[in-house]
Amino acid sequence: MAEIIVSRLDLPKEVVSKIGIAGPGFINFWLAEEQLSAVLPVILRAGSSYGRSSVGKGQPVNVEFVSANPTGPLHVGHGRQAAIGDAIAALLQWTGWKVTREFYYNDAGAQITNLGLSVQARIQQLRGRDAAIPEGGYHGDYVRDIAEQYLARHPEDPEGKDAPAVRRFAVQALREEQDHDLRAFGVKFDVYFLESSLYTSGKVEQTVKRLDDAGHTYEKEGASWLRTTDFGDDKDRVMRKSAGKGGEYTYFVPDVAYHWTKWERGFRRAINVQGADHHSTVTRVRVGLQALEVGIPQGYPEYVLHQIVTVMKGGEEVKISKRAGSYVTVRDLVDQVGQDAMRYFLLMRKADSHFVFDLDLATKQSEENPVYYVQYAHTRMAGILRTAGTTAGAVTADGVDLSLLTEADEQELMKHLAEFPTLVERAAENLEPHRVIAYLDDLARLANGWYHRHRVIGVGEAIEKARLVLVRAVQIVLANGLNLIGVTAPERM
RNA sequence: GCGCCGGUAGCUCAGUUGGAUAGAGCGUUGGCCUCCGGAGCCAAAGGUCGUGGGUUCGAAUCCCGCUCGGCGCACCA
Repeated sequence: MAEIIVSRLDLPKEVVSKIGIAGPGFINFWLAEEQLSAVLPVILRAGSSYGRSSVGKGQPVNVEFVSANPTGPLHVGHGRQAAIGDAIAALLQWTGWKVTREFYYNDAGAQITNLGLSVQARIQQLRGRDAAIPEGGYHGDYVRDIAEQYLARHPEDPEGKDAPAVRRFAVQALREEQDHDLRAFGVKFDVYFLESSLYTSGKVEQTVKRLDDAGHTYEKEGASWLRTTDFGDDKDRVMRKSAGKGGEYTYFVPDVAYHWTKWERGFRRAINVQGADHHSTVTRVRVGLQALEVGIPQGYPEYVLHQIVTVMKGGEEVKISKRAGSYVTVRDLVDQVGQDAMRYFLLMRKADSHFVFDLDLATKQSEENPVYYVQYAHTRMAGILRTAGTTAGAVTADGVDLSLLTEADEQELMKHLAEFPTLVERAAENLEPHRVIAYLDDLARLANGWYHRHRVIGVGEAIEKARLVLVRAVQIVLANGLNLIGVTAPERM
């Protein structure tokens, strides 16, 4: 069979130099060496754009991530989400999508009430009175800090009696703190969407009305229900609690209202990055959108769920619990291991994998972080160009005989460089930024190995020129890949 | 009980959509600085890919059972 295929093939010799049959199901083609080196001028010409494509055709896509409740500082799980979400957004931009990075604040509801009550309790304690943090309240030190700040800024309310004012103040303070930490991590959002705006704009009411009109709701035991089982949910969901339970909407309603606004804002594609502990919301949000009957497709929005981050310190697990108040924050990690290493670490594993963040290793032995390996390969390429007396911008493939790059490891290196655009497309398509890390690690390994086996400078002008082109191409691809995942590509280290 | 996600080297994890002899980092062992930057390179040891079936010329990858671990199954968010 293979012999028949091979005998009927008629491929140009300058592209395929050799064809061979090897075992069951395999026909080997040997690419002519000149074909591989053809990628180098392409890379130099594209520069920082090498790897970009337009498969997204400029279509809008909304990427929602972090979306932490303003009830405490960001923890390491949010950090993982920030790294993954930002990298996915970048991958989509690189492949031609028009990306909006969005952060959703749950600034309404019971938890905010609890936050306010917690701060009020701390205010009482500061005044020397007995006061307990309420059930479901927040115990972290930051609550006391906020209490102190409130007293300092609001002399007109020394007892903290003005609950709405305390609540507003606490939410504002925590939002500022979260924004500050995200900036320190290098993440920027285009849109901050407030849950409370869904109430003030009437979107929540509109959503309820729409669900009623579509005939999917009913009253039972004093509560208002949505018949989500019509759309494949395993049980119906309460929309509005009974009077005895407070009579408010459950979080489910604003969630649906919120995602409806995404659709109405023109996002025919929406991606949510969330912790896997929230995966039960996936079905509910989708089902709720179906029940609106406004033409939203079943798989909307898409979800990237990441597993929980476990932080190890001193051989023991550090519990992550916002309610308990003792957990590792994004700020702690950025301060200790730096933005580059933290981004790289948090992206190394695919989102589906549990992630064990060894704080001791990441802090004490930060010099051995894998991120330095890749960055070092980049500075090494920069170093060669410096020693050669040229600059990155001055290197050109024009008039250079690239067919001199015949070493086996040079061929392999060029093959890898040529695969970068496909890698970016695949990573974007699958929403898997960790693939970029694996690629960069491979490329750095190939480049470092090649560097040690062959000299660039002082091996004859023609070969030196050809190898400088290769060096520059490697540098470009390393820089582009690092840039893509939010890690710097230093000229010197 | 039901659902989702995992189980790959001592440890932490990849594995390019089903291909050839399963890879990397860290750790262990042994080499390499007269040399463009040693945050580096080369080599060795280390594997029943949780387990039992199935599909296929071919399975870590796809299907089913079992098992272990994590998470989720509210008129909480």
